[in-house]
Amino acid sequence: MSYSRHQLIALLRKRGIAPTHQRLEIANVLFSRGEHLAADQILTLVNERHAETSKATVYNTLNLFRDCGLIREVIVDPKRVFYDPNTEPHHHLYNVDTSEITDISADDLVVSGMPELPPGMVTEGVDIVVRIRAL
Amino acid sequence: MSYSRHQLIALLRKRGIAPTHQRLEIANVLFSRGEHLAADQILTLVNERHAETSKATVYNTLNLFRDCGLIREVIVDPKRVFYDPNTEPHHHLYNVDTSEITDISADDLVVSGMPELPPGMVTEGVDIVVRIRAL
DNA sequence: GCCAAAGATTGGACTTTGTCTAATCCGGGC
DNA sequence: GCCCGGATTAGACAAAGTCCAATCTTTGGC
Ligand SMILES: [Mn+2]
Ligand SMILES: [Mn+2]
Ligand SMILES: [Zn+2]
Ligand SMILES: [Zn+2]
Repeated sequence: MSYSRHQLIALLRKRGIAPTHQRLEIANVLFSRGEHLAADQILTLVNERHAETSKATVYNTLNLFRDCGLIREVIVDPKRVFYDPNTEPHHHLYNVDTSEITDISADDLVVSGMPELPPGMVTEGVDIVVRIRAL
Repeated sequence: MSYSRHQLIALLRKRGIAPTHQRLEIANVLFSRGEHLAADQILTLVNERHAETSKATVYNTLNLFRDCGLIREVIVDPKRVFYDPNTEPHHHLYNVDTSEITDISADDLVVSGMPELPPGMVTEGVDIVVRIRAL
């Protein structure tokens, strides 16, 4: 689950992303933890030891990683976007009390009866969110 | 699809909501149109003829309606919450280009292989979003 | 119908998440 | 070592939503 510096560099290079110090820090937080994190959590984590990455860079980098297909967004909380280092098709369990997100394998959860799309439209993805809470 | 004034009053009364003028206007926009609308669209629609409802009231009212189970939120767009007058279990087709939302009947779309929940947790709902785009 | 109490509405300040910009910084290639 | 294009940055800005204290409406008891 932990990535070495040059594994991270390889990950970025593979997508044509120049591996700067800040980008590597952000990639490390995302990939080594393997969690679903919001931008402000990433900002905090990346500056934990010693501040060196700005808010603007965190947002720039997350948008870049997303556009390059390195990570994906998870839209479950109206207050903030979560970023997911797992880009394989899969679904989510969302704890509405704690805002914790857990993966559900796409093999386990199967949807049937997909409607036919209006002509000229293509499916970009199917997201299933199981909202759970205590009690 | 259009609701009379006293049908709307009955809808609110059934949930214990006092039917004020502003609440009836907002309920009318939601239920008579039967669309998925964001708060600012509702604010515009409700003040189309003659301004009489404030932003604060629109938000207060949508939160109240949601808490009373009269409407539900649809979380698909990181920029804004959409409000859905249909509280029956159902799913959504989301056009990522236009932000248009269309219903998919829960009878058509079926999920199997729901994971067992962590002990002490209950499912609050299962939301499926099919993201589509042109081309 | 009238009146007070309870509840609803309001403008505007405030918060939060995210974007934009123009200035500076940096590092890989020569 | 220098250069230059790309990356980073502080801080201004924008949009969605919340909060507050003052004011206005609704409502139920008479
Ligand atoms: Mn560091
Ligand atoms: Mn009116
Ligand atoms: Zn995930
Ligand atoms: Zn719907």
